[in-house]
Amino acid sequence: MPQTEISRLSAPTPQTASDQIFQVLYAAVISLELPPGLKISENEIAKQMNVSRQPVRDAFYRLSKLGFLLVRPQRAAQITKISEQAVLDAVFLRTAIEVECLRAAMEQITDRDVESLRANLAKQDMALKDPDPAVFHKLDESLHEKLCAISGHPHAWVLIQEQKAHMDRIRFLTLSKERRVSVLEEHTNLVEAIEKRDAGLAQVTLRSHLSQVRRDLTRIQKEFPDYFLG
Amino acid sequence: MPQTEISRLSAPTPQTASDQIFQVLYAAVISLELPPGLKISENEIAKQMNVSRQPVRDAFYRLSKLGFLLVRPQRAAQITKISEQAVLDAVFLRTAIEVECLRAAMEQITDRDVESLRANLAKQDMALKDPDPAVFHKLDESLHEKLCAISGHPHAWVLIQEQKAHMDRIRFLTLSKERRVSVLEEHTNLVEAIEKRDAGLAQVTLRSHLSQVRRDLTRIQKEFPDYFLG
DNA sequence: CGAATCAAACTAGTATGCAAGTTGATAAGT
DNA sequence: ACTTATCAACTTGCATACTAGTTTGATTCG
Repeated sequence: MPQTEISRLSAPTPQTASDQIFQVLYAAVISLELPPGLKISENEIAKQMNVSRQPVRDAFYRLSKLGFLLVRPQRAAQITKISEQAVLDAVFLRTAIEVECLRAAMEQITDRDVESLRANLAKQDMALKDPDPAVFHKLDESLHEKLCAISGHPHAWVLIQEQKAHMDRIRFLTLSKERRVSVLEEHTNLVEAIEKRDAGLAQVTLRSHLSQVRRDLTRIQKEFPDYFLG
Repeated sequence: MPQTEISRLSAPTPQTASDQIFQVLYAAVISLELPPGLKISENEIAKQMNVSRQPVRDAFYRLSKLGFLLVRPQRAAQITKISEQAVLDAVFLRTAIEVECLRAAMEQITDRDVESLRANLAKQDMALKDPDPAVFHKLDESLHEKLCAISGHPHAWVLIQEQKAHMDRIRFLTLSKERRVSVLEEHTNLVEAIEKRDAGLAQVTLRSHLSQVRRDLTRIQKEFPDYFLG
């Protein structure tokens, strides 16, 4: 998930130290390895990563602009607590973008595209048996990305990913086999609606799928109150 | 237009030198005062602004992440040329978000809200007489922002603004009294559809309004080829 | 024993210097 | 005249030092 920012315009530029640090920190925040509320300092990370403060500072800045790190002058930077509002906002925006992609996709989707979606579903079914949840997750992402590609708006995936990131910390708290099974079910329903060329049904199914996080949110918020704002 | 980035989570933090430089540069890029393709260096700006390279460097970095500055190691930073694709992408994304806001707004809009939209239109009509185009532009933005607020998703405005920025350089090349008149017309049609509680018509009207940039794009691209990529 | 005080240890913002690489003009060679 | 080689003047990435402000915890006073 490194390319979360709007770098589609910038030509291939070498991987800087700042980039690497950003990626490491980003992954750590999303996976809750760095728990919400934790205070970290540029110096501290710099020592751990064996670089100077400068590239760490750059990475901190990027994280702060994504909303995952609160950095204020002369104060320790702090992993942002999960904001219920921010999650709901992310769901709304992701839905807005992805529904529009679906809408565009339905107007031009080919049998070949549907086949490709079905192939992904088959892989997801296989992945259910894999003990590593990441395998399924990758395919999950891939399906949604494929939808953007089919719509002719692959760039939309960048923004969707950005919003998705705000939902991911919740997802990491709801990891379970049962959840993956029901996600696959929802994916299957979506692809079937698309296959039937039923744009209305497809849209309703997609909206419902993306709204699932909302239902999780309340439960998780009670279960891990320390991770949340307020 | 300073708050273009995702800083909704960060608490009120003092204005740093880096912030100020960013704002100045951002405005200059959007208004084409710094034309696409121009090469600028950290040192150069630092001298002009009478600060060290560090805050300039931070500002450069922010601009690059927004897609307005191409910065590569050991090479002069360059104001990005306008990419036709990037503009089309921005139109698509802005439309996606704003249509979803409209959709949500139509489900709960009150007479008072409509009144507030109408009041804005009246001000726009007055602003047509103002020699300064910025007055009209402010009200234009305000109308769209109000729509987000009514929908209960004020945060969406942040993302819309971000996408809008990619369309603004085009807008600055199409500034004219006639254009403002027709924009007001489109705004009026939109508000009237909303007032009639005709969600379908309102959506079509909004889509058409936002698509206007597409029509300008081809013309402008021929008129100012130097500003464009390729 | 609790509350106020103050200093030491932190924090990030900024300034500056060096290193590594690009660029463009000039000079040399054909 | 044209190509090629060279080199000086740039560029940004990173390291380090310094500044100003916050935090924290021990100490002192009530």
